Amino acid sequence: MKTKDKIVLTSLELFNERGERNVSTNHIAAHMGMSPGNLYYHFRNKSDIIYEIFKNYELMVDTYLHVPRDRAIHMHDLIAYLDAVFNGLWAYRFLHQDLEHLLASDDRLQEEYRQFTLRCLASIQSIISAMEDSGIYRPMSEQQRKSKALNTWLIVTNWMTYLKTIHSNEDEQEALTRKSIQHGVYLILDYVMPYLYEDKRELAMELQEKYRFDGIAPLAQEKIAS
Amino acid sequence: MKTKDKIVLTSLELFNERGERNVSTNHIAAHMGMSPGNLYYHFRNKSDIIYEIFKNYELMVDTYLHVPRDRAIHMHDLIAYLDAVFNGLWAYRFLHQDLEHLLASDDRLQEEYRQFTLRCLASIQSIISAMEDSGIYRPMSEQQRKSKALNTWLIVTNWMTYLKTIHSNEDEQEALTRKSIQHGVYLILDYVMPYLYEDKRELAMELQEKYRFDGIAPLAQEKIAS
DNA sequence: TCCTTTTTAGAGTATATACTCTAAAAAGTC
DNA sequence: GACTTTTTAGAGTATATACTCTAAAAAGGA
Repeated sequence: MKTKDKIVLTSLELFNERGERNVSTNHIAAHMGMSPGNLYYHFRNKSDIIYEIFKNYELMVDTYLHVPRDRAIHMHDLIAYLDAVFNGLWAYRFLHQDLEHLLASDDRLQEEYRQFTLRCLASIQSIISAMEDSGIYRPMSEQQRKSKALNTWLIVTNWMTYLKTIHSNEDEQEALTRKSIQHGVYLILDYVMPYLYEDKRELAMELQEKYRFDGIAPLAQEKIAS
Repeated sequence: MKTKDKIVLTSLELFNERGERNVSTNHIAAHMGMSPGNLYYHFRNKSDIIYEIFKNYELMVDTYLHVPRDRAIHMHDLIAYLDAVFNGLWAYRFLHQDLEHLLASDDRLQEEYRQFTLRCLASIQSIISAMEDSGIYRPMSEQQRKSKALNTWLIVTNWMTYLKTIHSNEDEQEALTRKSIQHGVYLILDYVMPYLYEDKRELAMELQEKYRFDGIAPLAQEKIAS
């Protein structure tokens, strides 16, 4: 793997772990056992590293956030979207920690993130539309679709942040999140429920149950379930 | 007014304007025409200033987020809550910009913010409950109320952040926000709509219309309206 | 092998930040 | 008016950060 890509990967890892603010370019270099000079040979500045990470993130999201072309959309697709989105958010969680600052210090990122958001909102609206067409969602107005897309976006992009503010740092991070990320899916399904046709609700609620996470220890929960 | 309070106010102002990360204690002192030494006579460190600001915020929210005791709750109460909440978020908007970092650097704040959140979620649940009792919301399960409260919280606390990421900095801040904050109310009303009894929907939609903001220039919008 | 280009190390720099220390001024008290 | 306490100024410090510069090593090509 190229050094440049390694820098991007290491930076992402450190940013996620400690927060972008607490990770200096010197840290990144040290962590890779390389000199700062070398790092700056590959990237003009810290912002450029972040920009590169964003482009990866953007590419990932743009890849999976599409309505299937060759077949009707299904409830399971919704779950698949949500799973993918939440995992993506987790994998790039530092991005949303202080997005405003990142955007403020890089005009290019600011504009491209803006476009990215608008594109995502449009995609969500298309997905809603497709769900209407396939008889899962009840029909709604353009304006309602817009609001639904935006509300969904707000819930989704804030879920990770919420978790990190509410859970004391004692909880081991990895154990905490893998499970509790799932609850995000649960919440969105709850949000979506009233817009489903009655005959789809039962399936939806069944699927939803699998994603509930009450914050009790995962093991205990599994015991109860079995 | 006491110097200590003035420091808190000035800090809040600067934090909101430029972001906490970009405002040093030296900046605050300079902006007040006082020496850094003096500032540190009143506060042991920057975290303590932030903590003090948080306590003000907390007090404010705790004051207005209550179910009325002497009468039944009304649709208009919901609007009043939302108005208050969004204005509060605007007035302390720096707090949510990089909350995670603020919490990570102050254990006391971390724990108290956690408690604050849980208290708010409980309050929202109480409000939902009261709305059920007064025949506005349809009855729902405890679990559903929980999800609704959490989703509402996620939308509300992320709305300001969203606005700041999507609007290019060209838009003048003040004009932008006063109007677009309102759209947050619109969104929550959209979220809430399906849970209302049919006979309340018309009123709700009427109220909601007043809060719509499409992002077109406020003046143009007012022209169309008149 | 000689030459060119790419990659690397590592020392160094300018600047900012959070915070300290000492002594003087101001305010309050009797 | 003597005193004690509170508030203030302002110079200073240790540390970190983003980033630069030069020269050497490594890689690649003919």
